[in-house]
Amino acid sequence: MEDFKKFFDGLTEVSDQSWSKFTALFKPDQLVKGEYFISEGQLAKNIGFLSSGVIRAFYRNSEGEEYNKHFFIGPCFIGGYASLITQKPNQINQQALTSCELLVAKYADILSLYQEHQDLERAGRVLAEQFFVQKETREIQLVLMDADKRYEIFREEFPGLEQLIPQYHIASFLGITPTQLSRIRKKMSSK
Amino acid sequence: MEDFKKFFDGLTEVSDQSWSKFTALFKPDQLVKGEYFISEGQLAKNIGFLSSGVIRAFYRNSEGEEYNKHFFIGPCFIGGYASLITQKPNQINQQALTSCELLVAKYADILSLYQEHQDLERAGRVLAEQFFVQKETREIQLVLMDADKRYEIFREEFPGLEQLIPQYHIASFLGITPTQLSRIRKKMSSK
DNA sequence: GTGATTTGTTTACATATGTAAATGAATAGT
DNA sequence: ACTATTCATTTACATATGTAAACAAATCAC
Repeated sequence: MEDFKKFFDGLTEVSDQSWSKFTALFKPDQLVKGEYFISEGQLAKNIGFLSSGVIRAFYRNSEGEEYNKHFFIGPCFIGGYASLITQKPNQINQQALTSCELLVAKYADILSLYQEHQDLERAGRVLAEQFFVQKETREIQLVLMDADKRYEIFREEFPGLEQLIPQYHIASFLGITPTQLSRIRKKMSSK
Repeated sequence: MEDFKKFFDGLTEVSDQSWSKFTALFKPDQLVKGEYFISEGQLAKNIGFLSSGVIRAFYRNSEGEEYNKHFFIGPCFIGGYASLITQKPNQINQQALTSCELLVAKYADILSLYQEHQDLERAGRVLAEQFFVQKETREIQLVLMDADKRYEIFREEFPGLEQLIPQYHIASFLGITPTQLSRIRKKMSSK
């Protein structure tokens, strides 16, 4: 809970009263390795705060092949944000790669808190803006850089994660096959 | 200005008083074909509402090659949103592909209006959320679909635009070369 | 500890797409 | 109207990356 407060304070200032009402909405929860927080096709209802553990977010194409698009490493928020906003089914899955500690709240409850507390609504705005910036950063990487470079950045952005999860998840995140990642690794280690 | 109001009402409800304060911040402006609204390396200061015209948003890689990432077709907001949020220089350029009619406001002025008017802050939150969803939609297209499919979607999403701008801008948006786009077009027309 | 499963690497091959250059068509400028 | 540019298509070729399969290494289950 201290991590939660610290993370939140990084967004914007919130009064003690708002904060206590806000945190009251969150209940502790766990995920075991392999368990899903959200699944495609379902309507997202909850937002989660990941205290510890690793979660992968991924899409599936029409052939059922999976494409990782993000790794969440606590502390951070998780959830089917696009689905929460649009009230359309998730297109994305979020699955625990390790056991995870969470705090979970109903998004609808948070929305109604926004009505009474402008400082929370501001936090919500700032959070949405941060998500936007994250996405743009990722977009730039996908469009402008080749897989070698993206691999380099992945290792900086998620230090240690490489040791924690299978290579093929990383390859998928980079948009290449495990074969190709292996080639890249070989090339990089030989210089 | 009526388009502006209509577009804004689509986001969330705003009181007349908030609306008149908000619109007072916007001044009319024009761009001629080829002119830039924002350029990479510069700090974004303004947000624009594009009433009419077409603007392309693009990145440049280290070799100076350009990659289109979006076409704005009024009515919609434009601007270096990530730079406005982070106060870091733009990584993106936005350039008029046709002559454009705009309304332009200082983003800082809008931020301070947020303080006094929660309904405007809410509109800001909703707008940020919409931008996020747009980006996620685009991300899914980039990751999950091949260029053929993206071309198809481009034609649905921006009807008529194909006739208005050079092919190489479209190819760049699709993440392929004009050569490859030409091959795709040939393939599609032959069935 | 031993066998079974999962994961990573390598090979050979196929294929999609980029590059460069030539040609043709369309557009713009004077 | 004529010329010069810009733009789109096509060709030939190079290359990066995917696919499939075999193998090796690591990890897990019992």
